[in-house]
Amino acid sequence: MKTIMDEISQLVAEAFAGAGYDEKYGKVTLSNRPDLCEYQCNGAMAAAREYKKAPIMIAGDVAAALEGSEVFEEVDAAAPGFLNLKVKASFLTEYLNRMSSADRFGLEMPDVKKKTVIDYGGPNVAKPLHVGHLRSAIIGEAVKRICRYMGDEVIGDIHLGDWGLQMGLIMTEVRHRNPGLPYFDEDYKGEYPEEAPFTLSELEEIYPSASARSKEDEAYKDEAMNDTYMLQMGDRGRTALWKHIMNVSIPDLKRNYEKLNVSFDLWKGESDAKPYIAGMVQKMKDGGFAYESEGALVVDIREDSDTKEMPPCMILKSDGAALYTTTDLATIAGRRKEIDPDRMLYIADKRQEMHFTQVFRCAKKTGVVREETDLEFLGFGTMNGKDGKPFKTREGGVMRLETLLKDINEEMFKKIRDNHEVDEDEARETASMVALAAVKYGDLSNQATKDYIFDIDKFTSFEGNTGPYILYTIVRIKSILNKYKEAGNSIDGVKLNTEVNPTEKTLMLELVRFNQVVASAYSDLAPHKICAYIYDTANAFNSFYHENRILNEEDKDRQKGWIALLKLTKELLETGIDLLGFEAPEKM
RNA sequence: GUGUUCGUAGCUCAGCUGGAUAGAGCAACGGCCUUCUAAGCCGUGGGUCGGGGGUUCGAAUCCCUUCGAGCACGCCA
Repeated sequence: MKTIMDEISQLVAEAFAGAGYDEKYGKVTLSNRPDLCEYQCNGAMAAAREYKKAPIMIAGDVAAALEGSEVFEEVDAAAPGFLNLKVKASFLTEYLNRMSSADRFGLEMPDVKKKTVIDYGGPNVAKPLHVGHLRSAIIGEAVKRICRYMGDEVIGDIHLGDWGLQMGLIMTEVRHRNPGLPYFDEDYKGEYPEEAPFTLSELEEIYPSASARSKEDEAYKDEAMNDTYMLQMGDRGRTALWKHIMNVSIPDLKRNYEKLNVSFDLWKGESDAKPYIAGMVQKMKDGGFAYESEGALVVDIREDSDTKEMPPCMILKSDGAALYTTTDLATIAGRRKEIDPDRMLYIADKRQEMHFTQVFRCAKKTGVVREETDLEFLGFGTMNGKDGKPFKTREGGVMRLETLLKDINEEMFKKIRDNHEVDEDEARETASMVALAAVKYGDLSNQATKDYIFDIDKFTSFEGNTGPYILYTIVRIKSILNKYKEAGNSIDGVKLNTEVNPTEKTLMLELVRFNQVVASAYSDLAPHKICAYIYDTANAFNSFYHENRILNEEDKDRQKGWIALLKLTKELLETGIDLLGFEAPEKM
């Protein structure tokens, strides 16, 4: 079904036509003067030029044409030429009844369903997840859910960092610590041990120390680059060691993403692009795209419209090893062969924008993808601390994701225990749900592309425009509906009231916006629009809640109407938070 | 240096396909719990939308300029 704004716009457009004006001026928007009206149309002012007539006259003509409408309760022409509209409650009721009986609340899905690969998460194996991985996971998950809700066939791919220099660094460090391991003995012909030569926590410590040393020790770095190269060339011992790294690291990553309620359809990595690299490089050479520059193999990707220098896209390093552009390009080639998507969407730090511009251009130019395949990059900003600088722990280190979530969980648990007497296990479970909502909503309510301040104190205070506020609202509604049912009433088949009070109507005016908001969050890839919407809706509900004693209402028909309103509010809020990637508990 | 993103209340952020008196939350202050969860509701104070020009009947929003900040600019990812 059409959005409420389209339905109203159509009526106003018809009125413009009926009064002798072009109907294109009939576009209606949400009022920015709620004290005067609910919806407004500014078309008369735009039309004034074409018809050489005072805008207020045009607005007056249109208002007259809308006289006696079934939909509008009040139509005013206001100086200099605004058309102020108030709708009848019966119109809202009718629209909401249609919404509640339709699939996905009557959301109109795009005609073409896009097969979409979303590339997000992007953790490196052998390194614990830290807060820097949070945004990609949270935003990616929300975007994935929104696209899926809009009908697209969506495949989420974690795209592990498992093939670059970091792997070589780990191997070098492992060898230095334990030179006797068979993995580095070229004469070793036997089977390699099944057990990894390190534990998870050892692995997590190996990479940082290797990385630090490589920055000071030139010879060490060369070794690491050689190990990387050997691995990429398929060296038997290093491949075996690589498998150990993967086996130790991946279960831990899975556990951590699960805690975030983030899931991937594909657990592919850079290494999975390996089979596509040689063929792709050869094709680029044969096609005359790739040439040697300063020892490396590059492809020019300059375009005439460029306003700045565009460095060429590097395909192979001078030592012949792959680098991140190589694996990203080969991954695209692999996806084309295995999935053949219409769209590939990358969710990564905005500092990588240049890299993706290069990769996308190169992929198009050299025919790695079809010309019509959408390649899009959604870059997100940095998570900063309260001081406005990149987020660090109090000690100045990188905070592990696990630590962060544990701290917030703990804070939350205390709060629940202070508020009610509850079973400890239940409180723990509720705490983790609320903590997750706090973190996710705190991130998603900001525009993805901007940097934002990650303020732990703010997240643990849970007041105002926060995830917990949204959950609290939902829990309230659930509680009322449960009490209503416990009293022996049914909540099925209830219909909304056609006679409404002010807070009831305000809430309805929010509910009808749902479809439009979701569609716009989808086309703009902007989860924060859903946050803003559910916040407005929660506000409208809480005002309604404080004005009306629902369970004590004497007029049972009216009460039923309210129950219907609560039901729909709850469904829309729950759908909203589901799109954002979290859920509400029964109690809190 | 080149390019790019951004600058809105004390703080954190919305609003930006141009519209009326620029909105929230936090913080401050004042009310509301014998009644459906006070993680809530209602109210008060707080802004020349970085500065300056321009386009327009109308600019936080579009254009130019200037100041300030972040980020990116070939062999890390």
